[in-house]
Amino acid sequence: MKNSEIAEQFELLADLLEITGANPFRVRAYRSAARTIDGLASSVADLLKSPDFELTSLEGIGKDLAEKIAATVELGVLPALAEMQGEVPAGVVKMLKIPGLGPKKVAALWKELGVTTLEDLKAAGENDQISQLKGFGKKTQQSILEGLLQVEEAGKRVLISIARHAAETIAADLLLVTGVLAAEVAGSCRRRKETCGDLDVLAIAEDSNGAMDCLATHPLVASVLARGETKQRVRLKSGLELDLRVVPKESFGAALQYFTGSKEHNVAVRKRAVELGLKVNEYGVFRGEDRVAGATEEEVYQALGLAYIPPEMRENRGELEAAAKGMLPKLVTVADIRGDLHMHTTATDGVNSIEEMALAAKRRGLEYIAITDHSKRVTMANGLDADRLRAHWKKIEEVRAQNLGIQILKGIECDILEDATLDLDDEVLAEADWVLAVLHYGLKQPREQIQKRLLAAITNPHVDAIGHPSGRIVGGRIAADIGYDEIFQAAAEHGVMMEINANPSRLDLDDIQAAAAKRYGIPIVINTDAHSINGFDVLEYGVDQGRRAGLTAADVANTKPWAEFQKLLSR
DNA sequence: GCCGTTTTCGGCCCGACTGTTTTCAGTCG
Repeated sequence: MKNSEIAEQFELLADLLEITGANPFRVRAYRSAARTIDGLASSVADLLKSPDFELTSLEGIGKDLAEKIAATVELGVLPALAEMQGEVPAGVVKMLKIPGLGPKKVAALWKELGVTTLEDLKAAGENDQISQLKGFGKKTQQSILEGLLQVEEAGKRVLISIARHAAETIAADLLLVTGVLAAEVAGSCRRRKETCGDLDVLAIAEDSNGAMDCLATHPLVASVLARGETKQRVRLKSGLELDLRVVPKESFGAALQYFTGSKEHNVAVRKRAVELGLKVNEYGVFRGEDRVAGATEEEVYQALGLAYIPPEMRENRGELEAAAKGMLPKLVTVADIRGDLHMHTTATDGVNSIEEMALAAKRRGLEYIAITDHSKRVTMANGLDADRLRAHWKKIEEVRAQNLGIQILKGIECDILEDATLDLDDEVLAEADWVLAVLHYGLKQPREQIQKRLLAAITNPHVDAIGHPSGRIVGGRIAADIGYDEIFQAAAEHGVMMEINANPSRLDLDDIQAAAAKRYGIPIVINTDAHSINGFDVLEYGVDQGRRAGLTAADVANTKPWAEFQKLLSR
């Protein structure tokens, strides 16, 4: 059973408890447990097999939750959940997805109107029954009916690449408004999460009207959902929602900190403040009535005795403790990257030649690249067999001979076949400078077979790295079921690197897995998988994912100068 | 349900906005 599946059950139970009016702190405990489990690098099912592992050693998990988690793993279902599901109809839980409907209102609709499905809810709204309920009115009824339409579209998060473009465009346009002194993207987008559910932008202005009018009439905006003195919420034409918050200069740092989140990080920050006799809100850090910090994020953290925590690390995964001890890692940056070890050319499904790719990479300041076209299994992409590959490598040698001022490795993106053999023979792979082994097919195989395949690649003496290890497509194809501990263990032993594929649809390894790989001491390569000269653009997303994982330049193999990277190859 | 140098009870982060109220509950982030 996967951690995400366990977490889902605890989240669902929390919803059910909330609707039935349980103690909110108890509900929070279930939600926090769900998050903790979801954030673990190793599977709980595996951890429980180890005799010296105690679930209660995890933050926020006590005796009761530990037992419930163990029971869930053992039985495949959380017993308390099954019980509660008998009490609350599934349709009632679905109503929580409608914006503006929380547990209290949902309970009222269910208990007082007998609404148990979204269809019932629609009918009740159309028959004007909802507005009759205490605490509801015409507007709430209308917003529920509109919300129902959205729910069909809901649950859709957008890729970071799309989110950033929209948020940064709007922030740049706000900056042009007279009286707006600053405009910054905040929220999950600033934390560089791989997907964003909504956007947050923060602006400095004494008077919020100019900025809010600009946003209300912005070409990307479809409608204004709410507008107050300091806060405005709009829906973009793309369907994404965006919050704008306008604050005075002296509060900007505090507001940026608050608005960047994550929610869990902020809860931990405020808890720490309380322990220090301080109070943190979006206006500043206060001791009693006195504001002691607020203009910059740096001083907010400083006031709490913390080093500045980069946005990418703000997930309450230990960053506060590290910041308190001055032990935060110096995160890798795009400027640190000196090589790119995954790209394609016209030989398979790329659109540019070897020479064009090499020159484009050089223009971007890279010292070395590996050309890694597909192997023959990927017929769709015109994958290379041994003969074509050797001919392709010969062309690479010819381009090398032109001395373009960049090192070009003869590489291959070699498929790991469903039967745990490699798509090309060892004698061919032996001639390569760089072998990136990947899963493309049979991703739904059981974990045992997936592991067998990955281990076959890792133990092959010619394989240098595993590319996009899980094969997932964000918001699309589900990840292969990998037991990361075994795979990382083997990779560490055999000196095989792990890729963070920078394509925003992949970002694979993800942040949690990359952090785990680092703990195993595995060199990580951040590659673009470019299929054209513009394909190098995605590098920043891969680096951001690495930063979320807490990677430093030393953790990333392709930050090394060519001479040093070369040594890694001749291991 | 968790947690503990105010420790086994009684706390648990904080504020804006909306709609329904007429002083506030609910929802959201």
